[in-house]
Amino acid sequence: MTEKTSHATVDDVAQLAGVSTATVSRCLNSPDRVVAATREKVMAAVRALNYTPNFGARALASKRTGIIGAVVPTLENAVFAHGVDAFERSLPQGKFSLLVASSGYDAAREKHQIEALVARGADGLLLVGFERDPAIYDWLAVRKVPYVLAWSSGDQHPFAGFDNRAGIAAMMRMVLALGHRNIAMISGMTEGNDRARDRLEGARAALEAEGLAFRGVIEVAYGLEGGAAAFGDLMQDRSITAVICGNDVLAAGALRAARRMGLRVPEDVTITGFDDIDIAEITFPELTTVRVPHTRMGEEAARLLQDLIAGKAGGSVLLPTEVVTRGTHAPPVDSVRFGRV
Amino acid sequence: MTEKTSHATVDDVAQLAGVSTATVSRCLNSPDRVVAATREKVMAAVRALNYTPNFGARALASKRTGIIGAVVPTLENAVFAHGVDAFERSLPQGKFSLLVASSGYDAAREKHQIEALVARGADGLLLVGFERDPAIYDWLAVRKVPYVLAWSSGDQHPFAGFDNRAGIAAMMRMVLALGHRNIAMISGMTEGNDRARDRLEGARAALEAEGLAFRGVIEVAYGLEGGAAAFGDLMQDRSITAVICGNDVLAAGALRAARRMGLRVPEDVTITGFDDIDIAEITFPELTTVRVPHTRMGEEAARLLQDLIAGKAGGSVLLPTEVVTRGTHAPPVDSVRFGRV
DNA sequence: GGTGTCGATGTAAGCGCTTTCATTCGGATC
DNA sequence: GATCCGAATGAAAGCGCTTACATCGACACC
Repeated sequence: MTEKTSHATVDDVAQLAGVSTATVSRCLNSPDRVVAATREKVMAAVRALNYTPNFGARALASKRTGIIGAVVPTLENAVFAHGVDAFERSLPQGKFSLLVASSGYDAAREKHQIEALVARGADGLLLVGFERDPAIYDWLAVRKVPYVLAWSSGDQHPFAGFDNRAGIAAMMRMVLALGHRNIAMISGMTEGNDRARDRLEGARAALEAEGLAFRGVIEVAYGLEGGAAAFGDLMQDRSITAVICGNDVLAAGALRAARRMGLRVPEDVTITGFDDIDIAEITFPELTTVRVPHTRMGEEAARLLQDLIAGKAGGSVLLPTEVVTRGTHAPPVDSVRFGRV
Repeated sequence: MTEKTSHATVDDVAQLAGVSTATVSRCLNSPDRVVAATREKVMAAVRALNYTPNFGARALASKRTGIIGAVVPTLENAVFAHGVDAFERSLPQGKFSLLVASSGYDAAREKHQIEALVARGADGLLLVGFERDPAIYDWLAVRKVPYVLAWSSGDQHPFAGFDNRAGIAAMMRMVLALGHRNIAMISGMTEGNDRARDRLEGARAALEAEGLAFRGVIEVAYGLEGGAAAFGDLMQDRSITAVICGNDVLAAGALRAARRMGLRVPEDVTITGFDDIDIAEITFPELTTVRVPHTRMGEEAARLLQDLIAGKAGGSVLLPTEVVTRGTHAPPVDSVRFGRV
């Protein structure tokens, strides 16, 4: 109901400054098209009246809102919190604002939110990953709403992301090089989640390239508890010497479970993560993981999306990932015992 | 520039349905004021034309946007990420969307962002803490923009928060009860941050109630590195047996520093946190900290703000905090050695 | 001095929706 | 059967801004 008290309008400003509303509008939107003397008169009037343009009117007349929407699965994962934060910080102050929605990894909810953001006048969208109902892409195309996908890479759509398959494959090769042969994976839920699927498949491909297969794969919802529970299940099979995790949170959960089970890491079992978020340096031992430039990605996504909104044909950005070796990996016990390294 | 292709408008829908634009508008906004038969005709037309109301026009005509703004210091701290996430999830789908900005703990930046959000038509605001330029509060009052403050408590403004002083005082008393007498604190920067200041002062008050004083207080920017560096400095004074940290991230940093310095926790030194975010269970040993119901706070803030926007006089919500004892506290070595407990 | 040009500013027509007020119409009441 | 009432709907007036187009001068050029 919020009925505002009668605010100053362009007309008030125009009158006080002794110019037309058009000039006031120009002062605010393209100051260089107005002569300095006039501009100052107008700005003085703006200040005197404490004038702020009415958002709705501006949006209606200009067909632009300066609002950019982002839909992420959750802000609870530092990966998205940091990425969104960097994205937001990269948006020019005052020119754009960020409308954020979190979908909870629910495709239907994500669709609603995309529609809601566009309905709220979003000039552009930041989305996570490629996989979603094609109808959404069609709809965005019809509505001519530009978008950038992040945290993945592909060739169908503009993106600022990285190669999940390659990233985890590098990690798998490192683990294989240590001598591990009995390897399992704790993956995020792959349904509707191309990041999780790419990581699982990337790891599997690297494994099969050596003629090996997983000794176990468990899909769980991302989270400390999920990682811990899955690790417990996997460790039923005591021949497993390495557990590749789909992200750092799962790995941290696995690590906690290992500690509580009395397993030593990395002596008894190697555990690896993915993302390299803060917690990777907090665990004990510190986590061996795959570094993803989340902050840089947020920045690049912001730049790309602004280009698209401005009508420029921006190119997608593929960022590099890197294996970060800390303290949770070691040769398998068997290798040590039998001198197989 | 995003020039949309000519979309269907109310007029198109009205014409197709054979009713007036007023009726179409009513169908969409207060369906019960329209007879069922008419409503269905209209809805059919809406679907047939794939109609979506124009956001700007709606905002202009109704003086409401359905946008709620939130300004937090950073999303990089899980505390805010979780709170905002919960807040967003508690907003009725489709009725409100959340516009997020992060200020980086910078007061001037926060002011800009508040203005930007209001300029973008925010119907209400979620802000962190009480301390800010009074002019901002005046301005919000003039603009009649309702707001809710979180992560703090007070009596000047509507809030959904908790008592930082009481929370940390409880922790301090627990540490004192263990026998510690040489206590130091790693605090966040207190300038312009009432949460940090309340925690520092709450801890100090509890300490002085026992006739004691801090053996050291260091203010650092929140962050793992800050906590680690401050801990190193503090440990120059080897008589210190307990370090109270202003939040979990600082505590995790301190813990990491302790480990790298070869100090055992909690045998050699007690370290406590504040917030009880995920990382508190990931550190080794797991962190003794003060639990704050961040998720619940986000929910309550959403409820309260909606009441205020609806013109109802919502009451502030003070949530309880609780000391969570895990593995980073123990009696001081001296006490053990000299049997002083 | 007349003409053309160009930059600065003014005029006024919407943008698409909500909402007030008026109108209509089908009963209920006496 | 006349009167009144209320619910459902329509007509039309804005909401406050942007922008295409018109206008106005000043100045350069011939």
